[in-house]
Amino acid sequence: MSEPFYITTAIAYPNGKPHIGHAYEAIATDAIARFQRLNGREVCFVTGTDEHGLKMDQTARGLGRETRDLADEMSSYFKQMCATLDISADHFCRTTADNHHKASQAIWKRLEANGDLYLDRYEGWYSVRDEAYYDEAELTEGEGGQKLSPQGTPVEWTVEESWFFRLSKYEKPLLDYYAANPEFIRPDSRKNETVKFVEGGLKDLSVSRTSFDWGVKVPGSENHVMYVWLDALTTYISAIGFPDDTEEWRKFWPASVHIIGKDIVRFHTVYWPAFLMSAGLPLPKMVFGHGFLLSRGEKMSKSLGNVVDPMELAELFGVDALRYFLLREVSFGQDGSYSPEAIVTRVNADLANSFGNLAQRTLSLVFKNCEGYLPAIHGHHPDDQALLELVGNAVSVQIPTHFEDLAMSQALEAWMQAVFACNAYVDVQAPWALKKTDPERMETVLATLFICIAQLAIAVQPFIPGSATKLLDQMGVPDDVRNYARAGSHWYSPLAEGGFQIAQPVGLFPRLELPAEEGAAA
RNA sequence: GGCGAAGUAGCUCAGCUGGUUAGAGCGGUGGAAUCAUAAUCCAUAGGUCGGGGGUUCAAGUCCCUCCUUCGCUACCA
Repeated sequence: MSEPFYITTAIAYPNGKPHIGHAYEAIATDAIARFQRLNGREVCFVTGTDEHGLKMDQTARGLGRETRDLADEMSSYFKQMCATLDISADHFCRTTADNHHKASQAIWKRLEANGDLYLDRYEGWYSVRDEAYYDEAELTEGEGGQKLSPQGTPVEWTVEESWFFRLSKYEKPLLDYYAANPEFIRPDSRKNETVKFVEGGLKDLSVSRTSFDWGVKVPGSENHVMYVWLDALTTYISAIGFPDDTEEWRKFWPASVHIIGKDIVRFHTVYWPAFLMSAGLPLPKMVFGHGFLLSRGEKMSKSLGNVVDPMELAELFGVDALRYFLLREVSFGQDGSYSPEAIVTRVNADLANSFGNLAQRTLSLVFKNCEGYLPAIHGHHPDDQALLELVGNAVSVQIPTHFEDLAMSQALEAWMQAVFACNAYVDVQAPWALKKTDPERMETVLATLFICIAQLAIAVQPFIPGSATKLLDQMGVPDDVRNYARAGSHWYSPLAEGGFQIAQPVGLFPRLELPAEEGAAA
């Protein structure tokens, strides 16, 4: 029996609508989850929203709304995004849910029972206007020696009662864990940062707040709410049942991998494992920090006006086109650049021209020259064998290997190489010419192509599930062979002999056009 | 300042533990073909692998230094 696979996205903070970064993370995580399912693993895929904390409260107040009400609305946008983008999450979790509060308090009690929590005072330079503490080093001096925050607001020395977590105690255990588990933090650059950070010494962490109440109440200290990260990270275990000893919990914890953005690596590779160690729970096997998407090489920000709405892109170019572009063009773990031109170019070249056209030209020949019946195979030619071998290797060796390494763009590169080989084969064999000279040979060629295209469609399912399924449906490929283990099995002849007939093929990957310019950039 | 990452063909990037003529896609150029979504296939385009120095029989691939860009340097998420 294969090992269960538990994967999560970060739990998004919904103080705004989802942006392209959220979509990217969800899509990448979804592709991995889908791959593992097709790879025969039992998968649990969790995503959701982290709705507590000061910012949500502030945002709501700024809008004159109930915080809970705003959270409901914002969270719904994230859920909607998942539906639109074909994200196959098993659970969409909200930190405001009752079971999550219960889980957060349970883990709190474990930390407390382990002697890692103590009540003290948090002191620092506090800006009332920003509602945030700042480090001495961040401050600037204004007129008359007034200390100012980086935002230019006045700060004053403030003392607040707070619970502290003995993070310092875990410095050594964490470093030992990193050393013993080299795959725990990926990519390596993130691991280096984390190790250096921890080696630099860990201070105890303030894990409760009294300045607002939008959060999980601290057990026994009702005027405190838990530090949002402690609460948010707990989602990864509350999602599958913790603190109850459920079947899902037993099966899926520890997580196989948390997929997160590079900006929150520390929370996942220092705080989270420390909390878990303290709670006596196993640690996730891997934390992967992906890169950011840049708009034409520049950071996206509201002030630059280059923030991209993923829903708009999906609508404009199609869900699968967007998914394909992001997974193909961006090397997972590194920053990537986005632009409408790049999407159009990439998707047209790979999906429309190469793969889509390959399927279309082949299926059209079968439809016209064989009346839609799947042609028989009349003996093996070395060229056929070579192509089948090449495609088979890409589908059952290269793509899975790259996926296991979370190298999705490389998996797609291998996939494209196989697509190129098929198009080259079509041109060399020229089945349209064989129709008159050697009809049997034509049938063998078309059958070979049919098999290859089906395998390629099976392999690409994690990336473009909607289109791949449509194509496989058109081709009559049985459900039980639509996975990596059985893609290369003997299904073609039974399907052909069963009298399956394809309909007039319908193109699945229309060529995209660049949308007309809408207003000049400022 | 400290630590780290990166700088490879016009563009976007591959190049693992050093080893035959430095690779791919897109774009460009020249052919072929016409089944197909004017899609495809073949050939090709002569990049001092950021600058300099060093180690080695041999370096894009290791070491030093300089330049440029970027990330991290804790309690806003």
